[in-house]
Amino acid sequence: MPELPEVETTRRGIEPHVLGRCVAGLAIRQRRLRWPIPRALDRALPGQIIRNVRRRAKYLLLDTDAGTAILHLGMSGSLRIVPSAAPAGKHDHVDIQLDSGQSLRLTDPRRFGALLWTTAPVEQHELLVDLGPEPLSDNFDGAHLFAAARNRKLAVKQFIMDSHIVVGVGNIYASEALFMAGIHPTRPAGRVSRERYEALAKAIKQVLAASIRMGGTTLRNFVGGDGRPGYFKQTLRVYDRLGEPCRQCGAPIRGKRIGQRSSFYCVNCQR
DNA sequence: ACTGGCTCCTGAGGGC
DNA sequence: TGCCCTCAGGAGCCAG
Repeated sequence: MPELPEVETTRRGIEPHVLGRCVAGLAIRQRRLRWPIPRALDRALPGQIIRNVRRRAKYLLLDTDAGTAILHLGMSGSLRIVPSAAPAGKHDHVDIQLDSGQSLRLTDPRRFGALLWTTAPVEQHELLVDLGPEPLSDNFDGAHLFAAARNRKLAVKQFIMDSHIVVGVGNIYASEALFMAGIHPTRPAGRVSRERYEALAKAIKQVLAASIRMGGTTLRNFVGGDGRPGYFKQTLRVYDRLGEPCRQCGAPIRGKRIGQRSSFYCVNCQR
């Protein structure tokens, strides 16, 4: 499942093939993703030069002079560079054909992803305008979390997964970061101290940065289709380790559904 | 203003 | 071997 590190790895992977290239055409085989791909994209994108390949939260942004294409990989989406003549598989919904003879191909079996188009400054797009800070930026720290958590009663795990608070903390990394910070996932967000939010912010940065560093491995397996990156197998502390011994204290890792999401934690190490 | 629940979709995995 | 059922999951949306 593409979390922020996978999206960033995808961005870095496609950038050299896409940046500065002209869009020669589009092949849209399935328009119905999370939202229908707008017809405006078909009209506007061909002929445009890709000026930037950016990421905001888990959105990939392709800037052109005419507007910006907004891509989201949902939970099963992937982007690859393929020869434009490569035959399309069942879930290869979109090819953005480039003047290099290659195409940027969007594959997404579950179709939770999106491909949108905006002519306004993309930061003002309704999907982006209310997003919280990037977790790896200096705008994100413990003070920010602490301030945002005042009077909030929901579980701290759901709190840090809310993209209005901080972007890019998906289900796996939320469990991992809370373990690293020693915070129990169901603790009300407003009942976590400033000091512990400092530790949590550091843990979030640490786990995301480490994952980006191993992004190559993650992406290969991810694209390979098993959805279980090699990186995770090596280094996951609690996620998907139900009943296995805590790496810190040996107690069996517990599992619980929090806000319709599977969550994992150690009762000894997290309070 | 918050919060919890629903929704989209399909492949994987379990039970028999 | 194969069929059927259930479930996961990002994140917008809506009702209470």
